[in-house]
Amino acid sequence: MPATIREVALAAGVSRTAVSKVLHGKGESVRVSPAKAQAIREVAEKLNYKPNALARSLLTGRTHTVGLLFEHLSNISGGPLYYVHLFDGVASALFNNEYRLTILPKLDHENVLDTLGDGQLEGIVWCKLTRDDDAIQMIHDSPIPIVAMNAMAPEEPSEAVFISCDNDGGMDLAVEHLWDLGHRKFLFAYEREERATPDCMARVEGFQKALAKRTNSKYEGRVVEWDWLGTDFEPWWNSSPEETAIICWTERFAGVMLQQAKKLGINVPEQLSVIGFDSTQYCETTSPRLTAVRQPIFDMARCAGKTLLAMIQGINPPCHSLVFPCSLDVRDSTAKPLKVEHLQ
Amino acid sequence: MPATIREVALAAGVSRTAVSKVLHGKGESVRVSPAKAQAIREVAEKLNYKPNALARSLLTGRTHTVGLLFEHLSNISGGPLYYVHLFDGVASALFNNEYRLTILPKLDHENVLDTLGDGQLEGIVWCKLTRDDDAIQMIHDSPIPIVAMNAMAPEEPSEAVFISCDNDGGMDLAVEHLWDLGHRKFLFAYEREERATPDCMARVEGFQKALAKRTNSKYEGRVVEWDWLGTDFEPWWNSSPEETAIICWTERFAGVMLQQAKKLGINVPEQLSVIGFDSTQYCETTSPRLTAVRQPIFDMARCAGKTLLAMIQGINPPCHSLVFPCSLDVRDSTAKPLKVEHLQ
DNA sequence: TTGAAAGCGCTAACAA
DNA sequence: TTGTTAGCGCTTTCAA
Repeated sequence: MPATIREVALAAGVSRTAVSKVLHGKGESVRVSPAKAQAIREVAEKLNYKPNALARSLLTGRTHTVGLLFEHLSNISGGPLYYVHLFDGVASALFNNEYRLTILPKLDHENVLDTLGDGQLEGIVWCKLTRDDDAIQMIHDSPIPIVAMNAMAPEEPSEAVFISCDNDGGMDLAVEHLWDLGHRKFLFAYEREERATPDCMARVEGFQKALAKRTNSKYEGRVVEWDWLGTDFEPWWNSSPEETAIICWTERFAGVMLQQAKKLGINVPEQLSVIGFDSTQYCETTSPRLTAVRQPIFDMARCAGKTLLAMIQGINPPCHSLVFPCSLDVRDSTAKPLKVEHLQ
Repeated sequence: MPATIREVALAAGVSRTAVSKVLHGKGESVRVSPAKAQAIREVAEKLNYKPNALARSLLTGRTHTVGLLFEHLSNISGGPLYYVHLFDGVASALFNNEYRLTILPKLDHENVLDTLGDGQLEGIVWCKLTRDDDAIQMIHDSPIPIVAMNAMAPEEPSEAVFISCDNDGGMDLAVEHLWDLGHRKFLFAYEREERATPDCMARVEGFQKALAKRTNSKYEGRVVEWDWLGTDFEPWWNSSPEETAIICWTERFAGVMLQQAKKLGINVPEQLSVIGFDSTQYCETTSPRLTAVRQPIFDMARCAGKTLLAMIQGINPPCHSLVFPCSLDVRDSTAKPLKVEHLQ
């Protein structure tokens, strides 16, 4: 175990104060003679002195550590690459500033406030924060600044900063693309388990708005809540649906649909167009390659990190809700529908 | 800011000891009456008391936090998926045990020991630790247990546990595959910047051994050190080399070679076979899909996490060097060579 | 120029 | 059954 400051002081025949001053340059009111300073440095080296960060933090109240919290984090590499880019962006903002990043284990809603208040973290990036009263209360009670990623800002102004992508705009791009190809009947599918996810809700809304806009509110598409294995796909297809295109709430879920289609011998995109949300490398690996909406996750995450750092320094963020625009990556899973109808 | 234990004690009219006992169940010698216990709990709730983890850690010497250190960590999502699987594996071992994972910023060799000794980390997973005397010394001096990932164990027994994949075996699989296809002349390429990486050195050796074994040491292949952009590829190809296959030290570097080949109008695999190391989803995205050696990164990392946890609990690891076997994923970047020679 | 003393918030002997 | 006391290792005011 490394030596303590007391041991160094003892061995060098000086006070702990002097050691602290010489080794860490703190304590402005303390002046130490060059000879003593030199002696202190030598003893510290010989005794293998390492300042204890815990003790220092306890005193100063600063830990140079920021937390990263996921609403669900099971298995990053198996999930959408979303997580990877997210992590990367946050890290890039922090590491340049000598901050550490701590990934927090399971999120027990009971205990979050305990964690936020335990003195270890100076701030937190909270991903996929749900928009319930619970969460709002928690933000209000948090003793440290919070940046929420992929979460909708609440109606009332809140202390936290909310960063998300423009789900409405993204959905509009997806619908526009399909519309231009000639599609008129659309299905939006999401996973039952993800119903309460802010992004999921926002995308459902965006989907409906995008259609309402084009049909004078006459048609808002069909929204379904399927299980994540996609077992609901087959009965839907067998019911001879009028829909000619599916928009899925994530890349990964779209991938499941493509597999279902393949299993049933359905040709994508000839017989059915499929679009996902989150355009990442994964979309290149599906067969056919997946057309998808791209959100700038890395930039969003980097911004989250920088904003949090600023808040920690006591700088008031200029704005409490940041929305990043989306774009569309057209690949091979979308095409003209077989039967082209016209609604109007 | 949350209230302190002293404030709670004061408000409840009891000692701090009693509060600690009731709220955290510590201090066996202390017995508290139900009435007082109830009162303490109420006051704590009302005052919004949160135990300060820093103070507790300072006293107990435990932080429930483990560090993750990368020799080079620039940009995870841009790099090989290696990092993702690694992170995932370590996290899966820790989170089940209520441990936190802290990603450390830049690795300044000067300061590593300071970080290891500052009391914040109970142990560390160190990736791609190089095998120089510096590192060995550092391991020896470390006040906390270390598990080194993708690093070769030093000759002399060391306190740390070393976990790596069987690079020799992996290289042998790659060479065997090409050999069986009829290839007899091979190039092994790695990035200049990665020369000192343990895995890189091990793969070079493995490559040479695999060939020596098949040619009675008459031929050990050609090893080249190219820049990471692959600009050395063109001059090599223009020199009409005898080699008919390239083995690259990573998937990503193999991807660069595929792009170079495409640029020059070379048909892979007809005119040239290419193999990478690390078979991940990335290999599905290249054109053609990349044949690659697979190392079980997730399992290795999970094992690293579990081993570290055991060491922290004072359990002596049964073994100080663990080597995981590799396998080969044959995809579309390898085929019979145009000209089939026979050496023997 | 120097160091004593107080205290960050907590736990655990030890007395009472 | 209770509370007092003595620290964990560090920084910083304040007095000498």
